[in-house]
Parts: sequence; C-alpha cells; structure tokens
Amino acid sequence: MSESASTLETASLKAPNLGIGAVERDTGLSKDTLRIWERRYQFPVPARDAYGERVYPLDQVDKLRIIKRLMDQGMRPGKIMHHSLDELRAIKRAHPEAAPTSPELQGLVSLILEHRVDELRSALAQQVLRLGLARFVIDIVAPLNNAVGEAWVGGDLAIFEEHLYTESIKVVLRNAIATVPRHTGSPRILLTTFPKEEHGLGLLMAEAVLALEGAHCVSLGVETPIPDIVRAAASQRADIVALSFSAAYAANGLLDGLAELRAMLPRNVEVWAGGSAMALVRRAPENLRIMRDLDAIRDALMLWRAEGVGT
Amino acid sequence: MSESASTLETASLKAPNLGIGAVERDTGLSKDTLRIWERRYQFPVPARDAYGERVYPLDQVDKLRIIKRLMDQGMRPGKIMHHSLDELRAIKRAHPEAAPTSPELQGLVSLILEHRVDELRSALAQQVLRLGLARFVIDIVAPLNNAVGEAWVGGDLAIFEEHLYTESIKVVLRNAIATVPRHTGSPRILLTTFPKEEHGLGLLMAEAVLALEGAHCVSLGVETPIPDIVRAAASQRADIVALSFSAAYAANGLLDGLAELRAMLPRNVEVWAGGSAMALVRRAPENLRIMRDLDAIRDALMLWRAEGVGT
DNA sequence: TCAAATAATTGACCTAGACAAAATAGGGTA
DNA sequence: TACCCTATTTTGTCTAGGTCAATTATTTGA
Repeated sequence: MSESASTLETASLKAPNLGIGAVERDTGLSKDTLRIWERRYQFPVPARDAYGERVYPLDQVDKLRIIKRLMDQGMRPGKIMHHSLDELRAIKRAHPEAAPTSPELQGLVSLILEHRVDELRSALAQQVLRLGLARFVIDIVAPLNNAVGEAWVGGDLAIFEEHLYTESIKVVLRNAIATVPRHTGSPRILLTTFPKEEHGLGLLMAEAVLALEGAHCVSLGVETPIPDIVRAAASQRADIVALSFSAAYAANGLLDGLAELRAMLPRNVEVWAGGSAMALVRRAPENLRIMRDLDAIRDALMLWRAEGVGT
Repeated sequence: MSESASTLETASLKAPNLGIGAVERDTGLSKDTLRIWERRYQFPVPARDAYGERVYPLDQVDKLRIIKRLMDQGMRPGKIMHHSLDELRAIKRAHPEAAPTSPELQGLVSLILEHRVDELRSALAQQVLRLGLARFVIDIVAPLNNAVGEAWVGGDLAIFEEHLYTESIKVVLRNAIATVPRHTGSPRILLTTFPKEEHGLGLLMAEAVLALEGAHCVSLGVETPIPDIVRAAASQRADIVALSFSAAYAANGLLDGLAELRAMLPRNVEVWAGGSAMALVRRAPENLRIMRDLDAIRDALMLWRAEGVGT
C-alpha cells in the first residue's frame, strides 16, 4: 500500500524504505513474524508513514535477511536479534557450513564477483567436459553453492550476483542433461518440490546424477501441491518420488508434508527426500529415504535396483 | 499448525482439508484475503478444528482456485463468489481468452491430457525445426499457453498436468536457445521478473525471440528485488531491462514497481514490460514500453536499433 | 552420563476495525 | 452519442493485541 508513490522523481536513487508487504516478499518472513519480533525483541524498528503503517529502512531489511539466513542454519532469533550487522557476519564466519574452499572453486567465485557471466558459463561447461557430469555436480556445483551462500552472508555478494550464478549453473546443467541419451530405463523417478519451495537447483542436480545412471526422470518443476504429486506419480507410473528441500524451507511443514505424501502414495512407490533443509537431519521418518548428499542418491539407486522391482 | 497430524494412517487417500496457511500456498490468496472474503461474502465457509482454526474442504479450495483465475482475467470477487463451481466454469467458457484453437494445437493438448510427456516433447521439438524458433514461440507456445489455461479452468486439466506441460516447453525452449550462437551483439538486454512473480515461461519466450534477433540476453531468472535489478543492469551494462508479468501478478504492485524501477535506472536504459497481466493494458506509464505480444518485441528491437545507440 | 520432566521460546493462528486505491456508476456537458 | 468529472461502492492490505501447540533448552533425578 505504501512502498512507492513516495517517488520524488528526482532521477537519482531513492526508494529508501519498504512497506511490510514488500519486506515479507524480500525476506521470506511473514507479516505476523515481523510484527511479533518488533513486539518481543524490539527489532526491527520500522518508522511509520502518514497513515501509521510500518516503513522499514533498507539497512534493517538487510539485517533481517541475514538473520533469516542464520536461522536457516539453526540459530534462534532471540539469541541473535540484538547483534549488529557486523557482529552477525562475524558470527557467521565462526560457523562456516562449507568445507574449506579449494583454489579452483575460488577462481569460479571470483568470476561471479566480477560479473563475468560468459566466462563463468564457459568455465563451468569446461569443467563438465573435464570431470564428467556426475563429478561436476558433486565436486563443483555442491561446494560452489555453499561458497556462494557464505559469500552472500558475508556481505560480499549481492542478490543479483547470486541470481546470475544460479542461472548460469542451471543453463550448464540443463544442457548437460539434454546430452544424456533419453533412457526408457528403470526406475521411473518423479522429481519436484513442495509448494513454497521455489529453489529448483537441487532438483536439477539430482536429475543430473539420476539421469546419468540411466534412470527415467520426469521433473514437474517446483511447487507441486501434494495431491497433485500423487496424481502425477500414478499417471507417470513412477517407482520413486524425489523431493528437494533448500535450507530456506519452512521447517514445520516438511515432516508433516512428507508423512502426508507417504500416506497418500501406494506402498510400492518410494519417497526420497534430499537437500540442505535442517529439518531433514533431525529424525528420519518411516518408510522414506533421506539423502544427506548427492552420493547418497547413487547409493540409493543401486540399492533399489538390487532389491528388484516391486519390493 | 493444523494441516496434518490428522493423519489416520489408514493407508487409503485422506487429507481431505487444509489449514489457512496451506490454502494460501495452494491458491495464492493471502490469509487476510481469505478471512475477509469469509466475512464479506460468506465464502469460503471453512470448518473449525478442535482449536477453533479454519479447516478448508478440498472442494472449496478448488472453487477458490477458479475464482482466482477468473479474477486474474479481470472479474471482481463480489460478482462471482456466490456462483457454484459449475456455473463458474460456464461463465469461463462464455469468456474465452484464447483464439479458436487450431486442430494442430488440439493435438498437442491431447498429448498433455494423456500425459505422453516424451511424445509431447518430441512433437514440440519437431515443430521448432519445422517453423523455426521465432514462429514456434509466437504461433505455437503462446496460443498453447492459452489453451492450457482454458482447459485448466474448465476442469479438464490437473495442476500436475500443467506442470508437466510447462516443464516440457521450458526444456524445448532452452535447448533451442542454446543452439543460437552466442552473440556479443547489441543491444544488451537484462531479463527478469519482480519478486512474487514466479512464472518464468514468459521470460524464456522473450529470450528466445530476442536471442534470435541477435540481441545479447542476460537472464536473472525470476523474482529479482528492484534495487538488484538496477545493480545488475549497471554491472552488465544493459541497454534494456525487460520484465515479464503473468496474468496472476498482483495488479497493484505492478505500476508502482515499474515507476520505481524507471526512477532508479539511468535515463539511457530502456524498460520494457510484457506479459498477460491485466494491469498492463490499462495505462501505459511514461518512459517505458509495454509489449502486448511477442511480435511487439521484435518491432521494439528494430526501433531501438533504428534510433541508434545512446538515445 | 543419560533420560525424563519442566520451563522458555517461537511463530502461526485468532478477532475485529480502519482506510487508501481502484473500479463502477451517475450526471452533466459538448 | 461520446466524453469527462465527481460520487459511491468495492476491495485488499494494514493496524492492534490475544491465544496456544509445538519445538528447543534447561533442570532434575536415577
């Protein structure tokens, strides 16, 4: 409602603050959460416009984004809310999630930082050729994702740079997958994510690994409602339904959703879940397989084949 | 909070209703909107669980989805809310947005309906070869999108079938774009969507048309915050920023967002907006170009080149 | 040292009212 | 008839503060 109109048309940069709806969009924190944090932790502290509506300064939005990222790694809001932006970044550096970055990866990261999209893309394509698709995904893309995430929290990477990176990886991966001969083989695997999970990169990485092993992959893209996953599995005669969850996925819905899906699916269809969402580590629900990393996917595939069809 | 746990584990299908959060996800209607509709129009009429929380039966969710779709075409909630599902579908059929479907398209639609993904994909690829990429996008993909939308509202198409279709088109388009030689040419065009606009198909269609004309396209993918679009345009030295808006895009944010973007961008960078969002037809804001269809993109490109660089 | 019980934290949900922006309808004029 | 300007709906987003189940942390007891 607010969030614009404040336009002064003075040609130079402006738009110094955002309404609560815009902040919800840009941070992924619900309006409810934003309001209750303000009450409980005295942060954020938005100004008010002429109509009494919240107006968030940009630096507070930046801080909210970092807090969200730290929470995705398991920290609790009450503990970190009162720190300054710089302190939060220091905390982050003390809790690295990535393995120590190899000089090779560092080279790719600098290409991203310098916005050399074309060079990045050909460097990536070259690595695919050199390592093969599977090793490329496991040894390059996965750690690179972590490194990019780190850089983002560290304040060294803008959102658009992350977008540029993600798009490049997607292009390279899709091209590589397209070269894998179309396999009529088994098992038949349906890939997708739950609603609210819009990150499709993990899906693509899984598809690359699976397709390479000769599985018949059908991707629904992201955000398929659960009843439709069930219908799609039936129509595609899927042996396995594979779900991907990014670190940002709302923890609560995850286990519930998986249980719901499991219950609606025929018993002979397996459910595989993977990704960097925290909720996946805690407990492993019954009757479904959790993949901690991409290598686990290959192992699971071997296992499935060893067990024979229809187990 | 509700939305599961009700699991009876009776093996057969269940999950007959959803909490308000799940409905928000699956319909795209905000919690606020769902609650106020209930107050104003006596629809939806969710049951309440043991804690007094709303529990929506599946058929009401279906009706909400249709209503959302009709509103995306410009109808107003107060007018259509009280009709039954069948009446709504009848209304829909009386307001077709698509041009009369050619038998050729009908063939593709049946492939979708019969879930013959592989055949659909090769039929599409074949059309690309036959017509060329540009005509394929303009004469096949665009009307096919409409036809699929129609079928969905008519109740003939499940969500997962739409996903299957969208993924197929994306795969075919990306492959085709990848074969276009990487052009270092001008103009340099940055493509993306605003936050909350997750439909990337329009973007891909535009990219296909533009790349074919020799423009240098850089896609950021979907949902880039406005300040980051500005930064990306600078870093990529873009001459043009192209935005895509699907019919489902929240009307209000659109014009505001475009004005904001326009104000933050240097004057010599053009802003192009296209897509099927209703808000685009009404008024054409200053200093930016609205594309009503894909042919308009080609015209605009010619015009830009005729005007010469740096106008 | 480990497990069970208790306490604190957290976010999703609730009601109900206010109000600006957008869409429609009314009325007068060229 | 076409057009513009002004009411009058209509609509969704925002406000406030309250409740509560589920999760996480801490203490206690064996």
